[in-house]
Amino acid sequence: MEEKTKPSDPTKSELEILQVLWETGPATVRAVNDELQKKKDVNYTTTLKLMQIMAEKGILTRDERQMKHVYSVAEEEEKTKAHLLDKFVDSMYQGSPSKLVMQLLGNGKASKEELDEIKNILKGLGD
Amino acid sequence: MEEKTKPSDPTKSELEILQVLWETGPATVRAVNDELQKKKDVNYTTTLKLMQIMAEKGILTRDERQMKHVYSVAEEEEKTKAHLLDKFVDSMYQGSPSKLVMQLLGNGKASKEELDEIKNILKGLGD
DNA sequence: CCAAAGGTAGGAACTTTTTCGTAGGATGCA
DNA sequence: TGCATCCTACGAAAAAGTTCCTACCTTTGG
Repeated sequence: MEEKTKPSDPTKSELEILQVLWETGPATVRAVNDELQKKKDVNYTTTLKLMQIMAEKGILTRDERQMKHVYSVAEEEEKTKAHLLDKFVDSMYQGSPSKLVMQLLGNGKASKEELDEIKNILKGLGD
Repeated sequence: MEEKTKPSDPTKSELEILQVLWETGPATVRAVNDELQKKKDVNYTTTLKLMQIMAEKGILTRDERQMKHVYSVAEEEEKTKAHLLDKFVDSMYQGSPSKLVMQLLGNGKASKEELDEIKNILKGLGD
C-alpha cells in the first residue's frame, strides 16, 4: 500500500506561506519569513514551526541536504487552488459557478478591462 | 457613540449555520440543528451555543418573545457573500476576478449550460 | 580559536474555536 | 398533580491553531 495521505486543507497561516512559495518558488524559511514580514510582524521561529508542520502534513516537501533547508510546495499551485475554489463554490454557491460569477460581476468590483478579459476567456472556450 | 461593532468574519462552523439560515430563513435552533444533522452528527447544545455566540457577535439577531427563540441573520446574504468572495479573490487571485474566472472555467467543472448562463450575464453587463 | 550570527528542533504556553455536561425553567398531557 | 419532554443558559473541557522560548549545532569573520 502507498503512504499517500492526501494533504489536508491549509489553515489560514499556512495559506499565507503557500502564497509566498507560489510567488517565489522553493525557498528557505528565512526567505519566506522576510516576505511575510512585509505584511505583518511575525517571529522567525513561528514561521519555521509552521513550515515544519506543513512538511509533516505533506503540504510541503523539503531538501535537507544543506543546513538551510529548502522548502517546496508538494502539490501544484493550480491543483491546490482549484480544489479550494471548488470547495468555495460548493459551500457558498451550491456548486454553481455561474452563481459565483454573477456575484462577482454584480458587485461592480470588476473593471472594464476585467470584463473584457473574461469575455475573451469565454470566447476561447465557447465553441 | 454608536455600539456598532461590525460583525467579524464567521468561523467555519458559523458559516455552516449561516448557510442553513440562508436557505430556510429565520429559524429556531431545533430547526437549524435538524438541518445540520443531515450532514454531520452534531449535538443540539452545540448548535445552540454556536448560535448564541453568533447572536452575541452580532452575526445573528433573535426574537425571544417565544420560548423557542427565532434566529435571523443580521446582514443580508448577498452582502456577506460579497464580502467573503472579495476576500477570497484578494487572497487567492491577487484581487483579479478574471484570474478566478479563468481557474473556474479552465478546470472543466462548468457545464455547457453554466457557460451559456455566464455569457448571458456578461451580455447584460457588457454595454 | 573564539565570539557572533544564523540555523533547526521541540516543547510549552496561549488563543481561538468547538463540543458537551449539567442545571433549571416551561410545556404537554395522562 | 406529576412526570416526561423540550427549551435556554452557562461553564468548562477538548481540540485546533498559533506563537515563542530555549537549547544546541553550524558557519562566518576577526
